[in-house]
Amino acid sequence: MDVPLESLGELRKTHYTSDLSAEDDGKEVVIGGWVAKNRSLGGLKFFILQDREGSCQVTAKDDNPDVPDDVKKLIPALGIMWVVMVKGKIRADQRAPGGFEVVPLQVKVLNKTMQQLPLVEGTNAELDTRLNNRVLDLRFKRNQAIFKVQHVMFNAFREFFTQNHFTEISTPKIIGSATEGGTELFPIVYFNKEAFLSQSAQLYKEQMSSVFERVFEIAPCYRAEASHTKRHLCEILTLDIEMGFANIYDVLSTFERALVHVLQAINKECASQLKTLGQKLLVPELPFKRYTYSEVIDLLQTKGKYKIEWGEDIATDAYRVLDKFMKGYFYIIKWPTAAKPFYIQPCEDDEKVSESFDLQYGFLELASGGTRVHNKDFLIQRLREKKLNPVSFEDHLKAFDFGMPPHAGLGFGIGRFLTVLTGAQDIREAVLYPRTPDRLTP
RNA sequence: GCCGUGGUAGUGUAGUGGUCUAGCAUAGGGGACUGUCGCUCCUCUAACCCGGGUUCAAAUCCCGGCCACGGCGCCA
Repeated sequence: MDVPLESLGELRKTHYTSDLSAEDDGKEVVIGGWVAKNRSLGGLKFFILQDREGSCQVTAKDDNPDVPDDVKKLIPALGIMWVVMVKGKIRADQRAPGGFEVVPLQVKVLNKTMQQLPLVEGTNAELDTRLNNRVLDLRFKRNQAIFKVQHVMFNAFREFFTQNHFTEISTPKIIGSATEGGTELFPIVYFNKEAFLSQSAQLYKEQMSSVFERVFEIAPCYRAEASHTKRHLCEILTLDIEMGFANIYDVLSTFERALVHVLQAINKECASQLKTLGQKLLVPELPFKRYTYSEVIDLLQTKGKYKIEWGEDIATDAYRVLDKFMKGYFYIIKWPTAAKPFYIQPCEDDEKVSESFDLQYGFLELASGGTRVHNKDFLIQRLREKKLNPVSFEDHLKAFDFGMPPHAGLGFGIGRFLTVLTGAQDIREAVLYPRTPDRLTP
């Protein structure tokens, strides 16, 4: 059957599918969305219409005079994921999913699909295939649930930080200097100059702590690391916070409250999404456990029987050993000064360790941060110790001539957190369009 | 960047020198079916990553390329 396309015209949705129930029996509604399933039993025709909120069944019986003949003919011809609007009457019926169905009076086909779709909900496809056809993949309930959780997470973070006197900022992602050290940067062409994509908001948010005192930003940053793991991407979304007139301990206690606030919000607003994902979110008790780096090394050496020397970085397999003793959220504080960037403040009583921390969820590192150096001379000294050239940091160092308060902050990986919250197997599932060393499209 | 594994219909897989004319499931086309809800039944369409080599014979063995996967390093 050749089905012609119709224009939207004046027809508008009156409800999302989730707004409807058996109690609306007899009500005339207009719903719209995508055909999720189509089953025909001869003179009895069903299709499932899905929208952003859920789905409902549209039922046409041949012996129902309310349903126009053209609609009866059209329904079996509808393809999966065709875009349709349905004007119809709600009919309560225990046999229908959700206890009600829509009896169609008018069905408009607004758009069709290619004939053989590469993905079908409920069947196995590899992540690579899914990502190659991401829009279609995201149409599936489970995947929409992941990003609804992200949306509520964003809102809850914004709500918490706003309530706690933080100002949301936005810092440049195109930068002119490649000298922060650490992670590899992506070089870009910027007219006739050398430029790079920002690997973190670190220096700018520190500067802004001398203006707005407390700032936060949710923004992408770029890491040119050829990492092939389930938890690394080249373009990542981070939550950065920075607090003036504060040190590491203010950050620890503020951020753990932020996390609890977010978890509570998700539990409250995403109950159906969590059910779809098969996730139960336990809200951790405050305060989070704080282990020092030295305690962790000690634990690994004794209880973990893991070979590691003080001063070494904690490798992935070491974290997995640690996972047996430390569950859920915890902080590891006072890392060796040598292992941390130039802007991290060494401890006053023992300069070998620093006022730094990582936030762990089991073996996964979710955040890192600490007290920053706010004394300019000392900062220059620290740059030199890290074999970085202070001249390259002139613009940043200026801020320390203009009245820089003591400050502290952290960077938090949104994608990794969302992976944990949604039970995703791979960080790429928790990012709409993930960028890895091997993937630049779609 | 390093080590390892793999690439077969749209999708997911079976097949590891010779009746493979490449099997199965699902999706797709056509048909039957008045309560489906992973509907069911009949029927049809549809595939050996690319290039070279070995062999009487290659989906299968070898070399190169491309792509993917698992892990490590690095980190959020």
